[in-house]
Amino acid sequence: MAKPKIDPKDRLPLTPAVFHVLLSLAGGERHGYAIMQDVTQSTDGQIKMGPGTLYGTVKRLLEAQLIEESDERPDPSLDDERRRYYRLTAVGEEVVRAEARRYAQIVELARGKKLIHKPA
Amino acid sequence: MAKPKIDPKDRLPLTPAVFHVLLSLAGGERHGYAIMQDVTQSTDGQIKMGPGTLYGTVKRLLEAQLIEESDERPDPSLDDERRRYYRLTAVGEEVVRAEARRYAQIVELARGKKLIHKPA
DNA sequence: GCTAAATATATCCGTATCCGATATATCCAT
DNA sequence: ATGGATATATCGGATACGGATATATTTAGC
Repeated sequence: MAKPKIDPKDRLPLTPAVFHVLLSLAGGERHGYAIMQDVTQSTDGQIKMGPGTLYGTVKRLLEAQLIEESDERPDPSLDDERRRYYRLTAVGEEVVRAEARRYAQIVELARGKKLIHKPA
Repeated sequence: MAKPKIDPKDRLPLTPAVFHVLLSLAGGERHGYAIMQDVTQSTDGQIKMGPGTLYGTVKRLLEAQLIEESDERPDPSLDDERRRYYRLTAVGEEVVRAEARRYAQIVELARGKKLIHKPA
C-alpha cells in the first residue's frame, strides 16, 4: 500500500505564527530573516515576529515536513552565505490551503453576524 | 482624563480557542456548554472544543473583561439552574471585530497568492 | 581599510495555552 | 428509577510563544 496520507485538516487549526510562516513561503522560497520581514510587511506591521518565534517555528515545521530546506541559491552576487532558504513541501502547501479555507469560512461566519462588511 | 483605552489591535492575534468563544458570543448570550456545541456546529465539526479548553478560556476572558457573566435568564420553564450565561463586553466586541478584520485581510492575502478562490 | 549598523541564524527559558482526563452534579426521557 | 445527556469545574503534561541574549557575517559610510 501507499502513503498513510494524513488529512491536512487534521493538522488544523494552525497557530498564527505557523500560518504566517507558511503563507510567506507560499509566495516563493525565502530565507528566515526574509520571512520575518515579509510577515511584518504583509500585515502592515500588525504582526511582528521575533527571532525566537521564527526559528523555533521553522524548526518545528521542518520536523513536521511542512517545509524543507532548499539548496538552490540566487545569483551569487546577491547571495549571503549565512542564509538558509526554505520552501513549502507538497503537504505544507495542502495544509496552508486548508487553513486559508478555514479562515475564509470564519470570515463568512463573522460577516453573517455583521461583525464585518463587504466581501472585499 | 478618561479611560486609558487600549487599542484592541494590541490584543491580537487571538488564539483560535479564544476567537471561537468570542465569535459564538457575538451571536448572542450563551452558556458554556452551548458555546462548545455552537463552535462544533458552526465549524462543521472541524473544531471540537473540550471542557478543559472551554472553561479555561472562559475564565481568562472574564479576567480580561472581554466577556462578562449575565444575570438574565431565559424563560424559567426552559432554564437549567446549572447554566452560567456569558455575553460580550463592549471591549470584547471591539476585539472580536478587529480579529475578524485581521482574518479577512489574511484571506485576501491568501487569495492574492492563489491559495484559495472566489470571494465567497 | 576601519568601524558601525544591519543582516542572519540560533538557543534559552519563563510564561501562557491547550486539551484530554477526571470529577461531580443535575436534568430528562423511558 | 436508571441511564444518558447536559453542565460546570479543575488538574497536569505537553506544546508553543516570544523576549532576551549571543554570535558571526555582510554592507555602507568615512
